[in-house]
Amino acid sequence: MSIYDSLNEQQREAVFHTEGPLLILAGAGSGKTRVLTHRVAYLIEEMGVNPWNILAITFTNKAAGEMRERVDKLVEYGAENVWVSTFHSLCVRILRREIEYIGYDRNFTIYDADDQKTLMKDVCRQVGIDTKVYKERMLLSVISSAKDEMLTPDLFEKQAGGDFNQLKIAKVYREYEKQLHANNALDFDDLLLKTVQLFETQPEILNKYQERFRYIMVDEYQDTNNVQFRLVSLLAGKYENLCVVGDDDQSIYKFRGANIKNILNFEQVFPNARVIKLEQNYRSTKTILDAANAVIRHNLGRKDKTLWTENEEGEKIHFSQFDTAYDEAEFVVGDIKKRVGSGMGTYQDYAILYRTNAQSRLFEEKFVTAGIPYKIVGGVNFYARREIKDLLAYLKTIDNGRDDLAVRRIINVPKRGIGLTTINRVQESAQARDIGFYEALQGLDLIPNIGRGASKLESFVALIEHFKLRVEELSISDLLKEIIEETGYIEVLEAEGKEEAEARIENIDELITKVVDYEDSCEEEPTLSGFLEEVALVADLDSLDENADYVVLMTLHSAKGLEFPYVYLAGMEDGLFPSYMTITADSPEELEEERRLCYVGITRAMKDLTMTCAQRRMVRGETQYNKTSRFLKEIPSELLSSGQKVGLFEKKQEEKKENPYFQAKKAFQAKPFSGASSYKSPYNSYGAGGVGFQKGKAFGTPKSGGLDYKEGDRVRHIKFGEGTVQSIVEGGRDYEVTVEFDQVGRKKMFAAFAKLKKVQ
DNA sequence: AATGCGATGCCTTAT
DNA sequence: GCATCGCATT
Repeated sequence: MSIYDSLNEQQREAVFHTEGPLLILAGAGSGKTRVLTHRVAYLIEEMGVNPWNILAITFTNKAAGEMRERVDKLVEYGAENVWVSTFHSLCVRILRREIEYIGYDRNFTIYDADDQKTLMKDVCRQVGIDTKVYKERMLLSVISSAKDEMLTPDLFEKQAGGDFNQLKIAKVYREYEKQLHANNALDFDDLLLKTVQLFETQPEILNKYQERFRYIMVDEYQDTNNVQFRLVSLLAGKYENLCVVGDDDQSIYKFRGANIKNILNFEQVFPNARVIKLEQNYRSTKTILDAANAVIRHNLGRKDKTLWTENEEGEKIHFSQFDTAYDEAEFVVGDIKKRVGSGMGTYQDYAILYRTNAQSRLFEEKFVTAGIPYKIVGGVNFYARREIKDLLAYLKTIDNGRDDLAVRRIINVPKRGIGLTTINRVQESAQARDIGFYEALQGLDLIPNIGRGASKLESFVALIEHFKLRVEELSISDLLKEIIEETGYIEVLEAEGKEEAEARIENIDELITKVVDYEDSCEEEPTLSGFLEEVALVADLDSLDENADYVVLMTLHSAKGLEFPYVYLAGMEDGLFPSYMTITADSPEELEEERRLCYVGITRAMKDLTMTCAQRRMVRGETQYNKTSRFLKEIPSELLSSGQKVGLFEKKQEEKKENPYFQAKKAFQAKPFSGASSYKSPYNSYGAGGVGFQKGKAFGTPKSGGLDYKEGDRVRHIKFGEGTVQSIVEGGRDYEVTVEFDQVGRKKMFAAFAKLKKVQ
């Protein structure tokens, strides 16, 4: 009896085919992760491959983590030496070692979408381009595709020919690149592109990594773009032990450059490739699978395959149309409550999937009212919030003084009386001398006309220099706390006294917790660069916790790769899903991508699927009237149950305005389900300037040098709910408290920030 | 230099 | 519906 006996014939074939290129066409729910993990095990234990020589690439950190865990369980020893990583983190790891070969510093910063936009705004101003005519978003997306096609500004310009528009964009592209380089920064596309450029220009380095990664596996291969394809081809170029897994029917990222040809033409690119299809589905009921097959059948130009299952028939697919999106949300939330109440699973067995993030609002509101735990995945990334970005900008400035964007972000945050005129003068001077912004600040006397501003700038530089010295002595979390303390960041928020400020403070607490988590879980020596890098590459999805009991809400895109017993597909309306854009674009290809998205959605469900839609809903302040989605009509009616229209009339609109929840909550998501209404913070006493963190009192820990709870006590946290105190460790300037929360598990936090309250 | 106001424009989807 | 931006005010 071996671990491979539990696999079906095709799966086993895929596992045993270890040498040469292999394409696994794995339908939804056909056990591809099982195949991949078993394949790793087989390579190590049966083929004697050194774990060190195996590389597995996934798209999300979550998928990587899952695979790592499963491999660990399967393989007795050496599993930790297998590289399991996302494309982006793989590239960062390589670049951190080798990027000096192509003219960057090893402590480069990574720019996210926000940073890119800010930089682009700067670039446009400098090149003299009106951002109303050429939108930053548009420019960035053109540049992104240029990078995906591996076009340098020079090549891009050449390709533009005489086209006035293209030439202008080429100019922008050139300047954008110049500034990125000057800031020692890379954008997301660069991470991949620079790695490819590194390999293409440094054969000996390429060779090193080819030798290192003799066996390569790529998951979700249908979503790779051109650069990723190039990267994989380069790495696998020597040994060609490349195994890719994908499903052309689940290709849903064309909008960000995914090239479906990578999978459709795999056999042409690698002529001796072996192709194996996994068509048995282990996940869904017959009904669900039939519906999925019926929908996807409408797409042309797909690889021929039909998923089948031995699972039972199961329930019919539920469908209801409602008057308004309010009614829809109310029904879904009520239905989940009813079902869980009657013993159909627990909350974590339920997911609500939708096309756009904006749809989550209504559900959130209903969940809060119903007192049901929920979690919204996606939307505004935690690390994209203002307060978080501010503090990270401090860390970035300390870590990489060349990141002008970061320096300029914080130079007057919190307000220090440094105004735009002063900043511009510094900027001009820096530019004239071809040095960085921060560098210019260090030589203030060389800047003309800053008279009054000089002393303020001086103390800013002194502050940063002080932090730079402290990097050596302090842990990252202590450094962060010192930054908050010395800049008075929280004090300022506190002074605002608004509810919004309070939520921002909570987010800062959470940031500190995340730093501590990083320090604890880091495999190597924790470093500032390391933390910033991790932060730059985490998706919200990565924070999903299978052990917590909450309903999950997310977009269809985020749902790929996941499964839930009970699934609700909400907003099944023409104009929403498929989206208005794809309907009006009149391009069959885009519509097919939407259909694949629908296919992905349906196949997430294991036992039961409910589809809902509304006749009218508010979209951007306007009421929109929608017909039921064309995709719904592609499902044979014998698979559907009811289909009756349920409607509750107008009264709901009034409630909305009075609901206190609306005022309490603005942009913050993933709020406590356990205490949404008790937002009182013990911060009120705070306000006497310059209070340090070590003085716990100011932060709501009553007795100086003591806490009002001890190990074993039950406590309540504003965000995490109730839990039991596991341990209290006295750190240098604060207490480190570990709490086992009922809902979200074990968390380590600082007493000064956690504001834990004892419950009797 | 900071604040406050009205106009504007935008959201599909995300590493 | 909401955030962002430019402008005018103090």
